[in-house]
Amino acid sequence: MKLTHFPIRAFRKQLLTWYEKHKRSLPWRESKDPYRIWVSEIMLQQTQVETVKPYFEQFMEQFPTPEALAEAEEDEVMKAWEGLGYYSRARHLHSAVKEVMHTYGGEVPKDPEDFASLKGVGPYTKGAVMSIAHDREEPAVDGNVMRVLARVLLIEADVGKQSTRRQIEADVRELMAGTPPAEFNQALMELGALVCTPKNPDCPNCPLKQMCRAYNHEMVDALPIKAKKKTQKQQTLAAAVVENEDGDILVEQRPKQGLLAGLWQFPMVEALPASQRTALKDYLEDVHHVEAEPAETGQTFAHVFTHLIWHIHVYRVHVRSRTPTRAGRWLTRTEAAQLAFPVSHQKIWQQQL
DNA sequence: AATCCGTGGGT
DNA sequence: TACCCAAGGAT
Repeated sequence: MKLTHFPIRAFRKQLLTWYEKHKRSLPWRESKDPYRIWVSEIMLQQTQVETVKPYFEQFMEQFPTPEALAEAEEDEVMKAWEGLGYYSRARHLHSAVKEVMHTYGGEVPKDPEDFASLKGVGPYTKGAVMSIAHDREEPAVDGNVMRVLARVLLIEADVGKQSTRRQIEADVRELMAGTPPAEFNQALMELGALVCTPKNPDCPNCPLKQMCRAYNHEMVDALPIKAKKKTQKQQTLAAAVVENEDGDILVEQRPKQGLLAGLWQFPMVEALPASQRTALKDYLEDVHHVEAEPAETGQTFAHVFTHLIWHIHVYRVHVRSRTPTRAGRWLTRTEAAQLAFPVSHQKIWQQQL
């Protein structure tokens, strides 16, 4: 469906003029280095600008070039990502940069399809990096863009569906034709972030209000349309803070795939409160060869994920020395500082140690 | 297509 | 408080 009866030229002019005047100064806007743009776009996935800023600054200092990141150990990369969430982003970025080093000679590909073939690069990131770093005329449709266009074009389809995103990509292609791609895409996102916000949009000061179909039909608050999310599953877990006489702490690494992939944690099992002490004792014996009696601390922590809620009960275990462990590792505090932990475990660490 | 994957901020 | 939602991608 092509855009009909819509003032495309006025849209372009209003949007770009507004952006020139109102665009924010952001760390990843200081250069057009494709690597910097790429890292920023991965960090910005489902993550707010203010949250990303300090992580981006530190990450670029630690891994200033594709070479530096490619040569880093995975533990270092995960540690730099600690607290940002969606950890497969870091693992995929690390893998993709290695791919760039040995397949593309260290140059971030300029061809959109080549770039999109890299791990962790989907339709949005492809368009964002290709347009911002290489001035390619590619749409970059994120949540902001879908919201802005759902309103301006009065799109009533569920923006959670892939078909809707593809339709909006087609609309963006038509709207951006002949404009500077880097400016156009960022302008659309910036407008969504600063003016056309999810709640309380600032329509009176919007450069697109004359042509905004939702504004003119008083439907701004009703758009975009999104299907409701289902409620989160709840789980109760028991975590063991196992300490020996030297003050060393036992930790274990989570699987490389799935939830909190590859992060380190206190030995932990899923069990109902009534059976936790026994379950934990058996787990420590079977997996870590630690024989001791877990003691309740009475402390509990909630760890809220998008789709899951953990209720973690904390137990203390004291042992004489480091015993051999199949799946875990004994750490001093200095060693622990080198490894990445989930946020819930950082809290346990602060309370218990 | 629907679900899984983190965490923090805003209302 | 209890949602919503954020510069999404993989499976």
